[in-house]
Amino acid sequence: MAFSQTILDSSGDHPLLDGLNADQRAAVLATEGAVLVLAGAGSGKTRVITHRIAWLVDPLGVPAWQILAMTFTNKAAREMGERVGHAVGSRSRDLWLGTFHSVGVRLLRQLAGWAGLQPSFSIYDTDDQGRLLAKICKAQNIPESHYKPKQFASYIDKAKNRCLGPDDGRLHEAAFGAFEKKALAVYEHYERDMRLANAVDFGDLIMRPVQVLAKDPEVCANLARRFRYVLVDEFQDTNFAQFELLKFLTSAHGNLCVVGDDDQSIYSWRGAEVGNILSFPEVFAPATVIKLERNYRSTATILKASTALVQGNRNRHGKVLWTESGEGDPITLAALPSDRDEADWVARTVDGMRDRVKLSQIAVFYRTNACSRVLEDSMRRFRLPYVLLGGMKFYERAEVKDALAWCRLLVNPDDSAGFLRAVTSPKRGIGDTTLDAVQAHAARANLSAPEAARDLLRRGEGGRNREKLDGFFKLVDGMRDGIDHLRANQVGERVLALSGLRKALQDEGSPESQDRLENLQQLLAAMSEHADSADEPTLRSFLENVALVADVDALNADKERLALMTMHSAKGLEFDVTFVVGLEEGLCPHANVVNESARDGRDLEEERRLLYVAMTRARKKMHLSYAKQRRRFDGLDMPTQPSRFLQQVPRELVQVERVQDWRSALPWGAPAPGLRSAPAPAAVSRSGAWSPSRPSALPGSLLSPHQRAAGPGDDVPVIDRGGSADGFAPGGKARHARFGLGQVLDIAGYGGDAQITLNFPGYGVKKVIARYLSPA
DNA sequence: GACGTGGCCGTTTTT
DNA sequence: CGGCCACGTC
Repeated sequence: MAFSQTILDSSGDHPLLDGLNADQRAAVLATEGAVLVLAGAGSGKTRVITHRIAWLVDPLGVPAWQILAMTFTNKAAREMGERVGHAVGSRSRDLWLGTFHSVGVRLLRQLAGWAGLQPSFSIYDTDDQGRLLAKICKAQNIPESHYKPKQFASYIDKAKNRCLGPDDGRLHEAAFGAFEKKALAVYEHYERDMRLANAVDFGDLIMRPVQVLAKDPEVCANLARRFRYVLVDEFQDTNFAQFELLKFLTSAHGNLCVVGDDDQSIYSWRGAEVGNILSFPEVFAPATVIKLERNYRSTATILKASTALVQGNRNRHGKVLWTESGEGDPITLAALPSDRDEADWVARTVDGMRDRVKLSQIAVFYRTNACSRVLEDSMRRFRLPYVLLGGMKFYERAEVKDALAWCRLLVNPDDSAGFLRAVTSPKRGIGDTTLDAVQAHAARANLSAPEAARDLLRRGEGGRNREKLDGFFKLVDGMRDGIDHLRANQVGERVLALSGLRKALQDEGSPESQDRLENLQQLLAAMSEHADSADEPTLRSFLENVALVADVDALNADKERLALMTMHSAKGLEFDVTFVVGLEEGLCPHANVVNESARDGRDLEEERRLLYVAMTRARKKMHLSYAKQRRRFDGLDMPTQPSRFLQQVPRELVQVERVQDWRSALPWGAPAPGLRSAPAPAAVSRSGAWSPSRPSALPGSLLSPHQRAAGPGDDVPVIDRGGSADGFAPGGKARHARFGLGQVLDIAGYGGDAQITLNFPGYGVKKVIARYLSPA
């Protein structure tokens, strides 16, 4: 601190401090010791962190490699890296900057020996974990009717978040219930198999380094000396294990700066402890506490509404956010007859502002992923380009996972999950019988699945599938040759070509297989990009990153598309215009959480914070909406009540739009008699608030919702159907290499990419891409 | 061993 | 309604 002061005194000011307010400056300058920055939404948090890092590097002259900065998303890490790079140039490359999990991988790679792992260990994702647990359940004769693998996954996750390994006495003491007893047994079995497969899961990435550091003071001291300055973003989301890691890493000097906002704590369900941020000043006493309360993002209206909402919570530090921005537009609150009308309303409103607002500056937030489908439908019908965050992630697609399974097996010969997947994709005549035998042998001989398979072959016991299995391993071993000296994409290309994955898809020739081939091509592109930009161009390095990418990272502001995402994904982002939809009881707050007595109402408070996070994303204009009727997953339309949270939004900030039956629908109830300043009745907006630019694309139901009869005729298709493409016509014939001659039933799309539905005698109805067909 | 069909189950949020 | 899994058939 004295050092900073000197620099300030001599130069008077510094470009890095330009444009920072007094609190922000204080946060940048308090470099030594423990610092807690309570940063309200939109208070310039990222700016403070990046300037602080830059300040450490230059003028303070701290070598970049002595600085460790951790975030929760790759996107935040990347943004931070870019902004620091802007300030200090190439020196930023030496920073240790990444997500908790990526830093965990790096640490664990170095500590592998201490943790009893080979450095080539694999990272099992939730899917691999689930499969393994299902296998264990079967082996332990646990009927899935009673406990589901998912429950065990959650148990294990929770244990690891608290750094409790399966041998931990505290876990055994707590195992009195039937479930806990079973879960603990499953956990033990699970860890055994993970070790054999030389694999770790997400929880291990934090817990294992912590265990090593706790056990070995010397290793800990070395590491703590290496990182002289540690920074953490979104500190309110850290769990116990992460907090432990921080304590060890800073044990030599205590230079720990954490930035967070208790009002934005929305991850308690996955182990985040708000207590970490609340107790920080005591745990790291004496700590400097700095509050950033000036909001630079939103209009006064949006800020007031958000603040009013979150003030409904009792458990909070209590900041008072303020802004010098003007009032701006009122908040729009729309009540729509149904979820479909709501989605159409969003689409239409977006469509109506396209000439004024860039699509990339618009986002729609909802509580559950399931809400996205109806929105997607509307976006498609209105021909609005969109990105969907969440949902099926690229790296979760079957074909991508198949290719990655091969890659993992190349890098880590013990990767059981990778082996079990690769050996059956593409199909090579090896099935459950063989693999059951392999796994039985693996369990007996304490081997990973692939090693067990090799062992069976060596003993001449491969059964009928000896040769197939043998061929598989020859293929794998051949591919493995020299992979450490090749670029990731070169190995990837080798995998696609030699595994038969590409050929299998090419032979299929369906529209889906075409998509899948493109996904594989995209995978190669991602590998190539990684090889160009990462420290290490190898496949191993690529796989490390792949396991840790989330979908938000794909959000690309360059593309002119609006974004659809859950409220959780919204954290850390900002947009000019936002829509927060589905504000209904049971959805937001969610039905599983509305019980106020549960956990002292803390769950309910988290729901409120979640909405607060969503609301504080908007810079200029916010739309809130709810549907009076929502279709459940079983297809039934259920009546709904407006969210209780809407009552906490001051009505003078809100303009009600397009409400059918507005007296009963308003969350505040019927207006007081004679109240002239009540929001405009719905009729006003109904009559002409919209002038549809593309009437043909608009379903008439928006104007008269009750005329809509749900049914197949409801959809206005985007793709023109019934035309001919490349000489094919419905009713005509076409030839396919595998299926032979077939009758064309339907054509969708144009040119070589057209999707043609045909009936092949003996094969049935298939969808095929035009370019895979030849004229009859 | 591969592939097809039928039953069942589910949706809170994810690094 | 739709996706996944278990079971049955070829």
